Amino acid sequence: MTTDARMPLSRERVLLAAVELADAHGLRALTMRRLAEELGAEAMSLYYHVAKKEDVLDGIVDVVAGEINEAVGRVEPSPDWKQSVRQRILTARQVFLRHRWAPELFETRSATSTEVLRYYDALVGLMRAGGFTYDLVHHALHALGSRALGFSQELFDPSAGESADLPVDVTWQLPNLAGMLSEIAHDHPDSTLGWCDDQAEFEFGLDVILDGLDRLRTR
Amino acid sequence: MTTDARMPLSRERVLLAAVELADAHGLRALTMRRLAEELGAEAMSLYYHVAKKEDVLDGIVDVVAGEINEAVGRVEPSPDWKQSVRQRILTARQVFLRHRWAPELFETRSATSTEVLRYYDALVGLMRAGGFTYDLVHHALHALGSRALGFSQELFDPSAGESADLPVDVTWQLPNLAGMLSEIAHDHPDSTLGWCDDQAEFEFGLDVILDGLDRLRTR
DNA sequence: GCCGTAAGTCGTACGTCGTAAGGTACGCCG
DNA sequence: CGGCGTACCTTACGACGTACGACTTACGGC
Repeated sequence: MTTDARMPLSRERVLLAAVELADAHGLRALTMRRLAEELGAEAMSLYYHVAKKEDVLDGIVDVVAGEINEAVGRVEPSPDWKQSVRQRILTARQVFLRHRWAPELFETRSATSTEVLRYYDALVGLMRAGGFTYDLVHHALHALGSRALGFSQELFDPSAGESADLPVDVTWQLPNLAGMLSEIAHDHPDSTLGWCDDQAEFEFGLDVILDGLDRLRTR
Repeated sequence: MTTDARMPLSRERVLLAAVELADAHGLRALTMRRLAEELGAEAMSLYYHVAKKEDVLDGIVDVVAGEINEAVGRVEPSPDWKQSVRQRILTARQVFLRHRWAPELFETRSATSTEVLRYYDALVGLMRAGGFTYDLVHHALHALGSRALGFSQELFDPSAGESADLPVDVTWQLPNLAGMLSEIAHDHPDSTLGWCDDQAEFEFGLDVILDGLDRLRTR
């Protein structure tokens, strides 16, 4: 069904089908049997092209990172390091919006991907050209964390804590959250990403960090 | 073995044993059968006290969040909001250092925990008292992300990219990373957290954000 | 003393998962 | 023609989460 079936398997075809499957039905649905089915093959046939399931997961991280590199390769550079880095990160973010399952995987498996390293290498280059020392670049990457790649895992989701969901007694014991929520409620009716990873919030946090780094750079 | 065996089960005992098991052998080892074994019971007995495995996972998030609240409850407040928040977050971080498996869980299940909400509520209160508008507090929580709770998922792990691991050709194509690594190598021989979540790096990123927020507050 | 009811625990079984082991079909080179 | 590597499949195993029903114990009412 994925691609008309009677084409020979290959590592690449397996990985692309895995990405499609995850896109369509989530990471939980990405099962060796289901993946094989999607390719018109049997589960064990995949193991000729792929070592184990972990290899598939590492592989699709690389595929997504490849998409990212392709996308950021098309952004035109700016003389201002901050503009360059910012634009690059926001472009990378677009790719994650197409693959909502990817953040979860990147959090544990991004170090093994050479595509990810390539992405970081370019980012380091941009910051160096902007006047950063290697040491500050290093700190900067840690400070950015997953934001350097274009996503942030939002632990705090106020929209999940609507007054209706929680027992009222609990809300009563959370006066500050309750106050904040009531004030925000009519400002933010919805968000671009389901789980409260609003584009505006992402850019806000990103800019706080980039501005802070810029100050450290020129100090 | 966990606690002398012949005590009756209870939701609390199950959850505490689950935390111990995860501490000792990781989240992967946290299996209903294994957990029951640790409690001297059979797997199905747990289901009287717990709805399903997801309930166990939600439960241990709450347990850890409870530990955090207990720990931060003992920090003495400061008139300076930044000091208060900073100290609170670093105290919370100590708990995560005892439960290395916890960040992974918090990233997907923290919104359901009332203990987590209690933690956020206090944090919001501190910032309000420090002169933040609710709106800026909201932005701030998003900007901090998981850092508000005391951890950061480090996607970028330079120590994993030692020259030995990668094929030399690849390193050759990553001149900026290679340069940065060689300069950092002799500065940072090791880190406090295994996966490159160095305490110093955490504090660096935290301070960049807190300083940035402080500037927005007074603007 | 008996029984009904509830709480707590356990045994068995089903379906799904990743994957080890070994088999089959086919093309290529001798 | 015979052997051999490549690509795929069949079968099977152990581990997982958990539905279902049976068992044990405690206890209050008659």
